[in-house]
Amino acid sequence: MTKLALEEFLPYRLNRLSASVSQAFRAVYGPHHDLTVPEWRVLATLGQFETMSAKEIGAHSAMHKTKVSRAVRALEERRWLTRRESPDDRREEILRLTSLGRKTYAEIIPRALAFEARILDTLGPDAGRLLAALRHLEQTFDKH
Amino acid sequence: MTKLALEEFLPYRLNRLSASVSQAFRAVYGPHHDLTVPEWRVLATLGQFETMSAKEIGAHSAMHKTKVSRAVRALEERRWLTRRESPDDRREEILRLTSLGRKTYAEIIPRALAFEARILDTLGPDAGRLLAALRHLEQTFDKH
DNA sequence: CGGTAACCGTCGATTTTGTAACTAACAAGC
DNA sequence: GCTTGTTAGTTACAAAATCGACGGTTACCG
Repeated sequence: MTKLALEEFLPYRLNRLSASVSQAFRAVYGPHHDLTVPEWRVLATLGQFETMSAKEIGAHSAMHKTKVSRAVRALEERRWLTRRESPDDRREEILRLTSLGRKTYAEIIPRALAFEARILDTLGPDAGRLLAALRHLEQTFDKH
Repeated sequence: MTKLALEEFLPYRLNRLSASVSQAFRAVYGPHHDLTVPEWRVLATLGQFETMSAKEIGAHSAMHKTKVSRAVRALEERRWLTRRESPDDRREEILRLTSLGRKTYAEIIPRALAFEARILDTLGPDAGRLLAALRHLEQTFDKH
């Protein structure tokens, strides 16, 4: 009978690794700023692009629109972002970090980059190959 | 101001990739057998090890014990597994697939292996390096 | 022994997430 | 202009994950 070693099975391993990396990364923004993952992603996306609509944030960060909607509201209530009606299309709202939000972003980013650098360091020369393989896989699966 | 390109950030990329691989893999066991992810994992673990307690399944497949408990009950109701009290320790139950459960397992496994092989094929010669890098990362993060 | 601590598995309650319906706004065809 | 179809974002509801506590059992240690 054919068997499968679950602990060596690629989908399972990716799932597990992604969860533990996320968990470890939480230490970077969790304790100091009390952010959820969706909130962190909205913050990171707006920090990177200055202004964006909720729709665009969802597309770029691969989040469902209700998740974006809730994260945006939470950040708004913390005064980390503001919304303003688009002059072109009054259905959409242009989001932008407040100075408070940018301050938080500026605090987290160096720590996030250090976190990533630490991981890639432990991989040593394999790091580049991992990134290349990731890119390859992303291409394969993003056709959906 | 320091910025971070979220779409190139390792934790985010792992998370995203893991989600789309899981999603694609769902096509292997979802439509034919209507399994949830926890149920699939319990099935796969029992298929691999013949008999196991719920606790052991949780440890091996990295699932919370309540998740295991409910998945086990669901599979039991489908007559895909049976439980029997351990003679050594009456707190724990020894789980085992029924012939019906093994039949399902036998149907899914070849498709799962083919799915994985297809992925590794598209990576070509980089496949081995990806697996090595994964192993390395797992080691780093499984210390928790 | 006897008592306390640790354990396995289950259950109920809370929180998070996804689905689907809805409002308000735009766009295209006639 | 009017009708029909599509879109951005919110809301209501359902499904799922997580957390805390419990009953019943075993292990530990005086």
